Amino acid sequence: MFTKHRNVSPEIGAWTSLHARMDLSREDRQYFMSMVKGFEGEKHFDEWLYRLPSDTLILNDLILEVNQQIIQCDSLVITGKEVMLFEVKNYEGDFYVEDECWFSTSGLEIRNPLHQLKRSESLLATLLQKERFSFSVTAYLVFVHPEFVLLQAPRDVSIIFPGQLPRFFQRLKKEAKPLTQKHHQLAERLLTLHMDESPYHKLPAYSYNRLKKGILCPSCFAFFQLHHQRLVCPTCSYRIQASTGVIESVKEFQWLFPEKKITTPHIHDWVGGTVSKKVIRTCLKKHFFMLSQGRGVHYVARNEK
DNA sequence: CAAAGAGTAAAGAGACACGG
DNA sequence: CCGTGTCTCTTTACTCTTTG
Repeated sequence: MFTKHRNVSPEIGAWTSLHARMDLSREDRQYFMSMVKGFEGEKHFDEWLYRLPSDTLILNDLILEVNQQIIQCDSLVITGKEVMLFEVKNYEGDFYVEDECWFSTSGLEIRNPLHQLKRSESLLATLLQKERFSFSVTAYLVFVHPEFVLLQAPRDVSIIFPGQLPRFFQRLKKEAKPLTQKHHQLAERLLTLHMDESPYHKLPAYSYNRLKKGILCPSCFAFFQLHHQRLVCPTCSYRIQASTGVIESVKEFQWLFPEKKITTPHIHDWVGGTVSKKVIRTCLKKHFFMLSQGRGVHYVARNEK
């Protein structure tokens, strides 16, 4: 059971938008690509988590703070038997290890993911102790890409390679035990402690005026055109409803310009006039909460009212 | 000099039409 | 039938002017 689902984070959303609407530097592009790749790996891992027995608590993308230190959990799984922390890596190609140092295919040294893992593990254990839960924590480093190879891999039981995933999940299924009230309490407590804002939010410099305006195709990130009251992608022929496109554009607008007010004219400009103000107004009214009346009208997300 | 007032532009509501 | 566009009317905010 997914207690907390994995959503497109505001960070990935903002980056995706910027990538389509402006020219990114080579480093920024690389940073973005690796983030997308990581996200895809996490979604891949979710496919495995889906197959777990229904009385398993799964919390994705948790951000917790312990002693002024941050733990970012890709997946946290609570079964009747154990609490497991998963760090998911979507590395592809041949990597190798030499004296605790990890190197990528190109020979570039990367941060030893085991260090990060052990740190998260002990921080989470501290947190549970602090919150008076007596569960122990096991952390796993999961490699999900089928073409990942780690040469001279350390004999560390916390590493799960792609080929070991079926056996690992089979074991979890076999050893499943029913959850108790305490387990549910832990999940709830972790959810309240979860911080929505990632403290490592990093975006390139951008300004409203220099961004390309329009509605992005979610499939190929070209700009939509309006044909017979539907949005049609000129590149991949993907079609969606105008209202859907507007809502997605407003999301991007919020990610990139949280300080700007959502108004019909603002959004009309943001979508480059692809759809009429009337459509935008109808959409905003339907999906957001309208504040004040007449000229000063602006909209806020329904839960921010 | 400042508060009140007038004028103007912006924004939404509603009625109606049209077309896939 | 639903979603969209057009037109008109109403509400509201902003700005400029007037006046004590």
